[in-house]
Amino acid sequence: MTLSPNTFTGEYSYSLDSKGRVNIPARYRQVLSNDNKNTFITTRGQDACVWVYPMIEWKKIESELRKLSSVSGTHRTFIRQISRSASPSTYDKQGRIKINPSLISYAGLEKEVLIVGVVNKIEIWNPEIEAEVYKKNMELDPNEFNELSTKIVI
Amino acid sequence: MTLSPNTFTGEYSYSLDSKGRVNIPARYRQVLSNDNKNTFITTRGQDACVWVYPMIEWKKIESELRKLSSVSGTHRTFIRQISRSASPSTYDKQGRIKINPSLISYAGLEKEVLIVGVVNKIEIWNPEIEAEVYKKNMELDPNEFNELSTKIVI
DNA sequence: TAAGATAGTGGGTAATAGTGGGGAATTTTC
DNA sequence: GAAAATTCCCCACTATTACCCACTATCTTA
Repeated sequence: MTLSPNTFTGEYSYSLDSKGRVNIPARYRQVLSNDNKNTFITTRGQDACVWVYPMIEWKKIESELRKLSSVSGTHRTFIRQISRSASPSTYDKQGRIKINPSLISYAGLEKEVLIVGVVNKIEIWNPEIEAEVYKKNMELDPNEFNELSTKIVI
Repeated sequence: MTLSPNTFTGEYSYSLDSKGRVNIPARYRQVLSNDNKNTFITTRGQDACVWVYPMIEWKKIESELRKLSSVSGTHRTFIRQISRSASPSTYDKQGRIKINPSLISYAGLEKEVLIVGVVNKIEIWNPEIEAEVYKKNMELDPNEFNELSTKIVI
């Protein structure tokens, strides 16, 4: 049942409680490597969701940011946007992390949340918003999407 | 009597029990290489069925997904759609894996299921749906079959 | 063909996971 | 410096899961 460390797949329907806490699915906690010290970094997603990185994955991104200084302006802006709203959160005995009020409002989160493992990070969505975003993206890029699937899925 | 490792052929009629479990045919378990640690990844098939990958086959897909950049909106959507439906399942002492409720409903599975070995992965079908899809494909794509015959000799 | 071994199915139970909330400790604000 | 607010840690309840055992069917072998 153990996949690669710090790799997340599958989706879960969980709840955000009145104190702004969400549970990180047990499956995800189990694949966390020890050097993460039970800590995640929460930040704004590019889409209307919260991105949750294991601490050491986040550190890789920070070092990418330093390298990118002379490369692409788009990349710099992209990473700076994510970086400025990043904050660490260690999960409690029940496996819950705290989500900042500003992130909750950015992602439009209410009680019911959709947690999606997207390989190197975790996304937290308002399920209604996710459905809309999915629909919109599929309308825009069906060709590129198909091309990717013939290349990658075996 | 041993075929290539992690290669599945033949079809079987098995049952999905009330707890959402299906048995993986003993023949298939016997050809699994040890590095899979008795674990499969279940995910949505391109057709209305469940795809079951040996863990190490899935890791190939996972590493391809890791190469895609989250700067691109299409890539983000693609990663999300592939990853969200994938979840690992280690078979129990009786050789059964658990199928998620969402996959069961996606593939329209009921009690009787058809298990088909398609070389590098296993498909789980509602036998009625499979029969329909088979019929439809044969009617629609005779040309593609001809084209395929020039590529692969069987 | 009888008997043992292997494979498939069903279900009970202990352990784990998810949720809600109380209260001490800490920080913030006036 | 006191009151208010927030954070953190803990406990308790419920639902779900994973593990184990048992029964039956099928296959294998002598």
